[in-house]
Amino acid sequence: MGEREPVQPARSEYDPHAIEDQVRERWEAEDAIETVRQAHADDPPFSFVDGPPYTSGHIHMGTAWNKVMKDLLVRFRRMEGYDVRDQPGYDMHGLPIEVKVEKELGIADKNEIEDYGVGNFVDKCREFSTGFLDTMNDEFAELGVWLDWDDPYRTIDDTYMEGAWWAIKRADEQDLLYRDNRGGLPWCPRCETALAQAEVEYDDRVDPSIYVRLPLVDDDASLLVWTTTPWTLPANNAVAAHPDLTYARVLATSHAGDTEELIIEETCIDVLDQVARDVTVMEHLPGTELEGLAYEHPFADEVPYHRDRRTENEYTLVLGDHVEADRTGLVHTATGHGEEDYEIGKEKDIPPFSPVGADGFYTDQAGELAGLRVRKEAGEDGEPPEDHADTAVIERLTEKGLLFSDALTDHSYGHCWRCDTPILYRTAEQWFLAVTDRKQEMLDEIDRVDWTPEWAGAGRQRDWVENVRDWCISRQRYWGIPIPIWICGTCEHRHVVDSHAELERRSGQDVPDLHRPWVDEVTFGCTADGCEGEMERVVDVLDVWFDSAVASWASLEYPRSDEQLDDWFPCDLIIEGLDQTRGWFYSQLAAGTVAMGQVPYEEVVMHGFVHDDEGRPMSKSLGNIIAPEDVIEAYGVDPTRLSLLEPSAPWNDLKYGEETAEEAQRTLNILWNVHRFATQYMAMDDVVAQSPGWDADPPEDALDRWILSRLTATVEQASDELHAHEYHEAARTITTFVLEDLSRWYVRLTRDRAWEDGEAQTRLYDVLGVALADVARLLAPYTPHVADQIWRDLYPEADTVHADAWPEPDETLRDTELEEDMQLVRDIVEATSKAREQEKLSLRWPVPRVVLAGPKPVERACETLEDVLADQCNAKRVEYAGPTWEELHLVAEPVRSVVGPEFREDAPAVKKAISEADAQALKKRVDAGETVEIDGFEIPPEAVSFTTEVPEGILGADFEEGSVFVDAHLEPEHEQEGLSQEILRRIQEMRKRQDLEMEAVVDCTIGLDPQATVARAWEGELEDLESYLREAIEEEARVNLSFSFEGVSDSATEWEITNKASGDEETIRIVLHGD
RNA sequence: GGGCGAGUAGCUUAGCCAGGCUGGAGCACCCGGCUGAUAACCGGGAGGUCGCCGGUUCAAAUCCGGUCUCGCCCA
Repeated sequence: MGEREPVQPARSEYDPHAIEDQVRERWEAEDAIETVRQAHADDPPFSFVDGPPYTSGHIHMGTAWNKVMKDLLVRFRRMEGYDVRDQPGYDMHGLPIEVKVEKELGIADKNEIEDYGVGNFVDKCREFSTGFLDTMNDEFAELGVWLDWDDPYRTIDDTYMEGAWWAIKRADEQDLLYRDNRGGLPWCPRCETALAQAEVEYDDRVDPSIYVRLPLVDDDASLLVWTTTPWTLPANNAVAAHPDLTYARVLATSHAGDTEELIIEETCIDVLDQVARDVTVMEHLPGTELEGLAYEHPFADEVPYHRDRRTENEYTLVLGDHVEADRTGLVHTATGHGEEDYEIGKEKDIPPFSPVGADGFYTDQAGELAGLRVRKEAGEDGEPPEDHADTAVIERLTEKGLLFSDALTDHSYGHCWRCDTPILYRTAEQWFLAVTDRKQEMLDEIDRVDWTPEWAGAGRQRDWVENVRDWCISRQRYWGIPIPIWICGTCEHRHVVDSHAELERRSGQDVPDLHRPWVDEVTFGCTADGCEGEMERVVDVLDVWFDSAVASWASLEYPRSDEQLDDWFPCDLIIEGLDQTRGWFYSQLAAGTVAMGQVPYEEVVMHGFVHDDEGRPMSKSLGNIIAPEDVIEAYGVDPTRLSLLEPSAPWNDLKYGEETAEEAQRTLNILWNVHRFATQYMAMDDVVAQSPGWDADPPEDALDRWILSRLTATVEQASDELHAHEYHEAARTITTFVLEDLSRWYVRLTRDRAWEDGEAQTRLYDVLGVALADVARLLAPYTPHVADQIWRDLYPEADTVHADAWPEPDETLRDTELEEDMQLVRDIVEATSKAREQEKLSLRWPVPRVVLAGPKPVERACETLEDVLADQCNAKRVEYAGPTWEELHLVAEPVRSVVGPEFREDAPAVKKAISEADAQALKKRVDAGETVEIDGFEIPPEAVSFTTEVPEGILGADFEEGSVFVDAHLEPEHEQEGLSQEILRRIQEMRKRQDLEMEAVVDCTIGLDPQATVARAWEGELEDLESYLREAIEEEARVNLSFSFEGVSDSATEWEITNKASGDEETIRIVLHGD
């Protein structure tokens, strides 16, 4: 800090927008971000990596929450003294963007893209994603998020894409890269590409539910199978049963009236009740006995493929552990159309068969059925459409008498994550990473990572990886990182290229752009020994999940340059939503394990989703979306941020309504009022604020010591909570300090000191300054604008608060005993106002004494903080009476349930006797367990109970640890003081209404009726009254008083005042002669 | 159907892992107060089957089993 400047008065009210605009202008003018970076340039590195959002739309509440948490951590870690990596990132390739661009261009399928020109299409995609990058940059910056918006990592840059190429190369080197003609791949027939499991989303929909009879060869019985995808039946090539289940041969009559002999799992026979009648069990068979039974293919006539049997197990019953006793316990199997089907086919040597093309129509292989539509469109639901293969299949099955039952069912079914088209499973040649080979290593790596909450790792992430399957990394699309695999047309040798440079070197040509279609044209001579062939690139692009998977090194431009890797890899922390268990947490784990031999992050914070105030996901269809910009516009950025961070734990879902921001704004408003109060007076006195942190001995005054102790505790606790990623708890800790301790107690009790010149005032300024400075530092990560403004008002010459250090708790300032005492005092003061309320005896009226009863700690609090107590209770004296107060009247009461049965007709007399007895004496004997004789009655101890009665004129109330008694016997001196306070308060009210300058001294005339009670309070001695009021009021209200007993001008304001001592109402007229 | 989480006042939530005094707050509501921080603020009151059922225990919001609802993920 340079020359120290005096405190600036804060603006008079908390106007978030005005403050935020002002702060931002200053940030820009002085390049505050750079100042902050420089301040920590030599600190130890803290490597944070931003999980890149897709550049396919505007930010929403969820992404806003995500970035605000990240910003919180980045700012906090910096203040703690780290050189924090603050590069944001964007995920800019992939289907999400392709689909949007297709929509923009009015393109419906891949053919139209080819017609439009792949180069043109890719250019449009690039334009689209860079456009949204700019938009999102602005929107994030609008939230006050300080990441390096000028230099985000972009997955579309050469240096970045090389990071992915290199990872594929590393996989190849370890024999983890393979190509497979796999059945049962999730496939989007609209996008015409394979999808990863992670790209399939599930939703409820209505589909056919049919039971089909497959007649056995050389047996009268049929296997009964069930399916919701009739269109897969022409591809059927086996039926599966479980070896350990028991099956039954039954006779059943369908609703159509056909009686059939069926084979079905025995516990599934109930299912037949819904689709058949007259079910008779003929025989039980273990699953193993069914093995090898051959059946007649239902579509052998239509599909020529099925006329020959290629392997022994085709068209027979096979045994598999994946079968469940569900539906019929026999599973229709098409090895080309389902993942489990494919697996069992591989095991039993049944080749995958899939007569379905990339576009979701039957191919010529489907014979008579060729050309029929297999795919359904997004939203198509219920009864299969006329032109759909399901309709044709059901028709033909009916004709053949094989359809046993036909209905619809509601079930969850996968669809494409981007275009909502229901997926289908088909066979296609794809590239895979054999990550299952590395499963154990990945599980071990999960254990090394520090997960918040713990179950994010030990529960969810572990579960996901336990079920991991090889990663299908190829996509038949355009806008993505091209797969860096080149294959020789002659010898089929493959070569993985790991950099732009290698490609240019091998091909001997300039490669202007690594994207399709330009890279597709690049060929080079075969790298296999002795082969003269030419190598061409595999036409696919990489799964876009692979793009972000490599972020931890690709964003460092590794391996093209290894300058940054040492400092920043692996990264220390990532913070993402709970959906990333299957997404970025996993993809980084897999890619990192393969390419780097380790998980690329050390610590993970997993956060929830933002839901609406009813706990439902925000969505367009529900119409319940709250846009961050709208909340910001209504309440400001700081309240918006606080409303995201304070209400609930990061790992829980956040129920968000706009009131949340309103509440946050109110909190900040109170903070601002404290700040305004402090700086206003400090500025008036040209005070130069003390440097942050209390560097002297603890102050003498108990209140000062107390607030510094509370401040220290707050710093400690908030720091611990932030380290534990309990952002909500830390926020509450800080705001509670501001509201409860600083505003509602410290300022309330010390306000008067601002008017006193001298030591007390100086100390108030010092303490307030230190407290506010630390609050500014604590809130800086949460509400960066208002925190900085508070800081700058205190230290006009200083750098931004964000360049300053996180406060360090000073243990010598901690005094827990004092904190406990003060808590008691606060409880007592609250109880006192509760007691006063009984008689509407307002706090302005002093009382002669307040008596406290309670255990020892109450006595201690009463002693150490007597002044505070007396002041806040407005009592002339505060007494501690011990555990109980002896002035209370003890009253003996008969216990009716005992006295009644015991004394019968004498009961009324006994009750009377007990009530009128000397309670004190009686209690002693009853406590001793004695039977007492009164008026000739032998009264057992259990017949008597005791209560206390507060004496006349005393107001009692309880607090947690004891009781408080307010003595409301007002003497003339109290009356006089109370009345002058009433008058004083009216004058102040008038000053305010007339908008007088705070320090202006004005004339004031008070009109009194000489016979009125106000005058009588001074026993008619008007001179005493005058001099008393002058003393009590003139200085404090800054007026020159004069009195009139003959009435005052018509401009006088009339006030009704209640004399609490006499109970009389009085009218007082006051004139303030302001200019 | 499976895994992980959540369910506490009208709303948002603390407490649950290490069971124990009348289950704490904030918002909204009702009543009152304060008044040079002031279109703020403070106090009091009312409001709870701790999702539901069962078990363990002297004692359960807390531990155990089951169940329902919601979210995420998987099938």
